[in-house]
Amino acid sequence: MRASQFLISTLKETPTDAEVISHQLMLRAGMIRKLASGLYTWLPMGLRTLRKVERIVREEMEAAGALEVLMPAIQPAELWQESGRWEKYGPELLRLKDRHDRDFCVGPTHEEVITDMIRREIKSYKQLPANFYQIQTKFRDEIRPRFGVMRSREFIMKDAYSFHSNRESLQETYDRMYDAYVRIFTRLGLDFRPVLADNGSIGGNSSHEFHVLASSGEDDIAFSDSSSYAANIEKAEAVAPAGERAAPSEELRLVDTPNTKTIAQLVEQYNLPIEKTIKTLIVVASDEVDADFVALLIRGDHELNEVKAEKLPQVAAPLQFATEEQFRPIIGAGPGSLGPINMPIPVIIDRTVAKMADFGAGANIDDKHYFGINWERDLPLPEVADLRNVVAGDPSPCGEGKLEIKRGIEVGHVFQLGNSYSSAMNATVLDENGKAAIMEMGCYGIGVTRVVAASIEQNHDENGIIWPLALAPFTVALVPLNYDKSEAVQVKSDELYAQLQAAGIDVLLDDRKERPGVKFADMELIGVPHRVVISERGLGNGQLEYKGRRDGESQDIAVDQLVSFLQQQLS
RNA sequence: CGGAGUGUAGCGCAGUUUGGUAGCGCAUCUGGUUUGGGACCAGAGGGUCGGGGGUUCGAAUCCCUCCACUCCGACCA
Repeated sequence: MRASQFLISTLKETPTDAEVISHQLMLRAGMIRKLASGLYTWLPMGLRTLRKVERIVREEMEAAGALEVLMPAIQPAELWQESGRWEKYGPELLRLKDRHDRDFCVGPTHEEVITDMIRREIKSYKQLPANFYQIQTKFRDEIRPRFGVMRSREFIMKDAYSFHSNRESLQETYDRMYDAYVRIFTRLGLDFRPVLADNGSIGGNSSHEFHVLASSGEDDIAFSDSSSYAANIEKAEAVAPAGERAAPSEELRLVDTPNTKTIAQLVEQYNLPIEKTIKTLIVVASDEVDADFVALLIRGDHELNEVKAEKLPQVAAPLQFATEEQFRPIIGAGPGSLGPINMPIPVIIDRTVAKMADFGAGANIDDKHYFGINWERDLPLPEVADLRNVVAGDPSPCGEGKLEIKRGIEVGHVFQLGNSYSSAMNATVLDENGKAAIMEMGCYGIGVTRVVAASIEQNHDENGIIWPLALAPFTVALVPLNYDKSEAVQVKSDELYAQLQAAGIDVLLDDRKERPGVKFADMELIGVPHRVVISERGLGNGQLEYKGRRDGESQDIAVDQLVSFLQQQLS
């Protein structure tokens, strides 16, 4: 490509509304432009990279045995009503009506459509397992789009869906897709980790997310410092502290604690270590409990894990905190004065709380706390469960090492759906006995547009993007100096350009009438991995100047060795 | 949806307090000089100051209202 025939829309200044580095650089390098909140146009420069991601994804999907399809972005409401998600999905689902007043939505995902397709096309267990994928535009009406294409409303996703006659077959395909994802993200040059993920309300056996490690990530990932264990913090198990609970050493006492509504105030005003305090959260109970509410207790410095809480049989899903108006008539006290003693509703305590001794908590009387509380002396030990988010330094649930917590960008997710969609939508095949059998399903997503941003988060410096070879919009920049003035430079540049093109190299010839500094700065900003400078001075000695994007210094290369030199660099 | 903030040329901003002919830098166009790290000189084009309404002789500036965008929070198969 000749730069004079391409669109190089670089910006010197950073637009103010771009917060993270990938968003800033994608705008400055002229890869994307915002059309509206969460909606972006991909300019030619950005699209070249996007296509390279897609190509790698396609190659690995095909290699893993998946077949490409293309489903509509607009989907009829009937399918979503059948699966139950028309009601369940909130405002994130963009709904619309056609001219006949029929309901549709813009697809945020395609389980319903693919399940409908499969139940029509696949009749026999002999046709299973089957695996289909597409690379397609999705829309999720995010409350708060941000970080450019990292969390946009419209985005491109590769989504694959597999169908099976039994769990073993599902596991096999799941494993194959897991391996394909490892290959894809490796080829994309990303520093990534597969992590255990929550299965959500769908259930199913197994789920892994693939996270790119970056400080700008929106998910917390817990890692063991001495094993390969990694899990989303939503999923990471908080194990009980080692050892036995300490014996009581304090008397139970009821203390007046006016103006003490928060843990921080309790710690400050009564000189109580935060590890000796307890937070009491009141949530709506499920039908399984003979009460309207349930009290959840965690240590004062810990955070409730809402995913874990929601999974407790006693707790209503989705998780709902009770309001003071709701629970005051029952408990007789407001928030800030709640605790386990004389609690009239079921109490569930975190594993850590179960090991605490001589601790303080609300008395269920306004402006009063009990201090020196001890389980099994002052009150029976309630039901114990894992309720909290893990924190750095917790023992790893795998039994080896301690946990550290890092931020991750979720770029992929593999998920065993089981039969939740296929049973709701009656997707069956005839089994060996000629009887209808519900299929097992798996789904597998990759955020294609997000991958581009994630790569930049990991590969940049003060001058711009540093693309890995696999993603670079151009792999070699030919930068002639005085292309329009020097015939020798022009002739040799055109000749090298033709040679590199013939060798199948993605080369950008910067034939613009710009000063050298402008060209150097632009090529670095857009992140071309290899740069070759052609100058009159160098040609006089039969030399070109080569510099890798990460190199500190350039090196001279003989003109007639350039092609073979670059081929070596690119292999 | 709650809280905070911002809307002035393609981009980055000043001007708003105290009403009086809309500015600066970058970018763009023309001419010239330059040519190894975002050049210099001279000139030019480009704005319904987010929209609407009001106050006023006069509104970017004061008042009302609507909209868009950004940040924090809640939400998120």
